[in-house]
Amino acid sequence: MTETEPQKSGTIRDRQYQAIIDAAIEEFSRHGFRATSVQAISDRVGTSKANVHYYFKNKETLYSKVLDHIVILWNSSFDQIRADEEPAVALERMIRAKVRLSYTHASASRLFANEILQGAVHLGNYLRHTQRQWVKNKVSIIQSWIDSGKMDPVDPAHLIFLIWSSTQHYADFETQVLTILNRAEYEEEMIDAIAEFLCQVILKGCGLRD
Amino acid sequence: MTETEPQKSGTIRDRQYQAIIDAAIEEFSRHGFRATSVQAISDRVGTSKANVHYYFKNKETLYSKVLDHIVILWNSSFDQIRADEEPAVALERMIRAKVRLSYTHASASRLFANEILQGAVHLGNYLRHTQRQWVKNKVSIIQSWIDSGKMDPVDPAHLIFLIWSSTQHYADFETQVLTILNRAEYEEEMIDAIAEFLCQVILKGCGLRD
DNA sequence: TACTTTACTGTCCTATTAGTCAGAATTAAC
DNA sequence: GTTAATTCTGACTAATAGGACAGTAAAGTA
Repeated sequence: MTETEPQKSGTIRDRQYQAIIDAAIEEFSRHGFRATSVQAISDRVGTSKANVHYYFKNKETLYSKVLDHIVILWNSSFDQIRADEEPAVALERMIRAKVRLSYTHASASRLFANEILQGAVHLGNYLRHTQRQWVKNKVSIIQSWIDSGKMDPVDPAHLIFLIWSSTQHYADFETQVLTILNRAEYEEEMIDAIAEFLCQVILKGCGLRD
Repeated sequence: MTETEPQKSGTIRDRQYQAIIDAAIEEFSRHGFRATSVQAISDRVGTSKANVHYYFKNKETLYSKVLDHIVILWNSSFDQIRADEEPAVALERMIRAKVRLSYTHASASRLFANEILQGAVHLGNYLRHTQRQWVKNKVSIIQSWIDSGKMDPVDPAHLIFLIWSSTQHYADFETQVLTILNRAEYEEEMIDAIAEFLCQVILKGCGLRD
């Protein structure tokens, strides 16, 4: 399942650093910052607690690096939509990309959710600058589509929130979804069906399908 | 004698019991089970830690009672939709009720989210029985609307998840939403606008509006 | 080989935690 | 009033936490 192929080619430092980050994502994503112990992370890596402190000065630093890691992943995956595209095409690509991201990086999504839930104390700057700017940019593109009559007049910011929430839900609330549907885990076809469903309802809801 | 449900009799017991539950909701909702200290809860109430243990045997018991409390609130608020209603009317009522609930009981929503995020260890039974049954019931109602051609053929379970996720988002990700929109807190008009937006997109997305 | 740098560990220290308990303060009952 | 029950507290314990550090083991380099 986990295809994170530990690169044998990298230096010891590189490999261990990455192994600790990966383990930390898993632990932090399930328990949040405070409730995660450095011991649990080192156990997961298979090393000593002191060795984690050799790579990361303290728990706070490790957590910050993990968040950086996730933010970079997020930013590089967040599809760039352009005003000269057809809204149906651009939005569908955005929805499908986010559904896939929630599937392939569920732990990262949960960690992000955990951080926001707890007040986003470590992500305040990111939200206030990078993400606010990203949204502002997308809002103006969507608004231009509305102004040119290509789609229904819907609040662009809330449309973005709708896409975020509905897609992330399958990662963050995985336990609830799977339990209610009586499934052990997601399968490829189910992910495709979710993407298809969300595209259908959201696009039509914006006047982009019949 | 020790640690019982609040009886209708003792006023002191009732008041304190409720005060502890309320404080616990706030603390648990922000930090989750493990990272919340009994001390923090007693501080919030304005009493001693030992007194919290006088009312609740241990942290686990308190957390369970808090979850019971929230589940009861949830169940009593979950709108009952009926097959003989018009789908547009029933779904709109459901969306608006959930948006309001996320606004009036944001902490409870966040606590619930925290619990699911961390694997729903304390809510397994509730999800497996009560909530699965609730969804099953609603799914069959929605399916009957689809079969009689009253709405588009969309997956009923995913439609429920869509309504849940998009409405809860404003409580659970409050920090993110407010930061991006550069607002200090929600206002009534904004809540109305959110409900209006979600009704517009989701209902139209199901073929229930033009 | 000998030497240097990097990677790692066991042990110790201090702070915080959940939970216990004997008894004090308060309230209710008579 | 006196007594009994309830409510509450400070002091304690044992477990776990983050983190410091001296020193060991392994890798790299000459």
